[in-house]
Formats: sequence, structure tokens, C-alpha cells
Amino acid sequence: MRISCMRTANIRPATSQRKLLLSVIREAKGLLDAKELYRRASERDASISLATVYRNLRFFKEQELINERHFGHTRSCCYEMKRSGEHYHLVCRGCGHVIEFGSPLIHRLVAEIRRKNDFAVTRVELCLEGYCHDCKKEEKPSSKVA
Amino acid sequence: MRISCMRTANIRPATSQRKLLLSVIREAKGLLDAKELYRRASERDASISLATVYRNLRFFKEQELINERHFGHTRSCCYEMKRSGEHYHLVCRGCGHVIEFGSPLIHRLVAEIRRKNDFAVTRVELCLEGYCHDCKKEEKPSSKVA
DNA sequence: GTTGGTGCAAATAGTTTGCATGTGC
DNA sequence: GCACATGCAAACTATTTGCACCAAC
Repeated sequence: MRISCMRTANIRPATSQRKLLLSVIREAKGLLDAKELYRRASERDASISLATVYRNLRFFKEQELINERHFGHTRSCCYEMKRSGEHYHLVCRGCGHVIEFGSPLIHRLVAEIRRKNDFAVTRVELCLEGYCHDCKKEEKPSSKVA
Repeated sequence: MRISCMRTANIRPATSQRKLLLSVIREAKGLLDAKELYRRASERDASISLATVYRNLRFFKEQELINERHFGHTRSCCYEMKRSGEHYHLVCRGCGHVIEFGSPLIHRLVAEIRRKNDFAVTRVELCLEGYCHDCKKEEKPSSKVA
């Protein structure tokens, strides 16, 4: 039995494409979908293929290097580097902006569910939709156009 | 300005397909995806088309008659009748079972976000993944196969 | 040198749309 | 009768896969 790679993720064959993709994801502020990742990676290595992007996204997910998120209104998944502090997302229906947030209440919620439902939670997907500060102003006072 | 259909959803042209689809969704215990809805509707009206299913799902969504949910691990969306009590979902990674739950903590969470981020929440998507009571037993005692 | 990653193109899955026809009100 | 829903097939988007070739270790 291999005992390597238990805690630290290994980028086993560290191909140039793999390293490139990881740094694009790392350097991104926030979330990226496959197409956008492909676009940004292509700027640095024009020969990279979309299939490689998808294959590596799956690989990074398996290695638990990245998080995959899906927002109800889009068809594609979004990805971001896994970080220490857990956080969730607010998506503005006005400007499309994604705001990160965290709250200790979520911990309590998960603990409650664990207890009440006897359920071992491994992953929390929480996404709120609505209108951010700026977009609220435009939506509210006028007639109900939305 | 039309003042109809403000509160009560209207199934405007109440075509037989539209009525059929709505009753299939209503009679379903839990969530359905488009294909499953199509399959069940086809049993009662073999000539119904998948395009009609999708068009009506969009229509019902606009009328706010149904909720659309998306779980990270599947590619398609799931739908269910909108009901009075808000509820969210636990998805078991072992058996695939979906458990509904609700918690007053979610209300508090939304209120907190509204206040802290000055964000008008219109929709909450919350889905927890993990292992249910039965599947936990098989996963836990043995070696970490997962 | 072997294992496994890559590019390409084709395949697949889920969903949407154009168009001619049919149906509810 | 008119507006709009439907069925069909084709289009489209996101993602996956088979295959020949290439790179990392």
C-alpha cells in the first residue's frame, strides 16, 4: 500500500499543462468555469486543449485541490482553489457579481443536521441569490419590472 | 397594466400537456429531472415531446409554481412543486437518497447575510452531501476506501 | 522504457429553438 | 379566429472519450 499522497496532494506527472492550469486557478480572483480557465491558459500556452482542461479539473477535484461549485442559473460548473477558511457565495441577479461570505451559523447548522438526521456531512453547498447593495437600489423603487 | 396573475399563478392556456405535466410533478414524491418527468408523462400521453417538457418546466419556473434544484454530482436539474414550508436537501453519497430538512437556523443565517452584506436574498440553495445513517455504517468501520 | 498525459476530433448528454401545425379561449 | 402551445428535428452548449503520439520520472 502506498503511503504517499495521504495529506499533500500530488500533481504526480507534473506536466507543463497541469502546472499552468493550477497557477491560472490559483491566480484567479474567485471562480472560473472551464471555458474561462481554457481561455486564460491559452494566453500562456496556445496549444493547450479544452479536453486537457476538463481532464485536469477532474484530476484536481479528485486530489481535493479545488472546489467545484454550481450556481442554479448557469449551465456550467465553476472552480476555485481550496482554501483554509470555508466560505459560500452570494450571487447578484442584477450585476452577476459573486460575493463570498462565511458565518459561524453554518457550523451550527451542520452540527444540528448531523445530530437530528444522523447524517455524516462531507460537503456543504450553499448559494444565495438576490440583489447586492447597488442593484437593490435600481430594482426596488421603480415599478416591478423584474 | 395587467393586474391579473399577481399572486395566483395562471396556467394560461391550460393545454392537456401542461395539466398533465403539472399533475405528474405534483404527484411525485420529491424531485424529478426533465427526463424522468418526460418518462412518467409519456406513460399517460405517449405523444408528449421532450421539448414540451422543457418548455413547460421553464414556464412553471417563471410562474413560480416549481423549484429548480441542482445537485453538484449530476448534470441535470431537478424540479419539485413549490410548497409552503421551505426545505433543503441532504444527498447521500452512498445510496443516492435525498432527505429533506428544514431548520430555523437558516432563517437566522439569511437575516444575518441580509444585514451584514446589505444583500436582498431572493433564493437560497442549500444542499449537503454526505452519508446517511445506513451508509455511514458501511463506510466508517472499514478502511478509508472512499 | 513505461506509465500515463495530451491534442484532436468525434461522441454524448442536457437543453433550446425554428418551423409548420394544432388547440384553448 | 388569434395567440400561443406543441411535435419534430436540428442546433447548441457543456463535457467526455478513443486514439495516436508525446513527456515525465
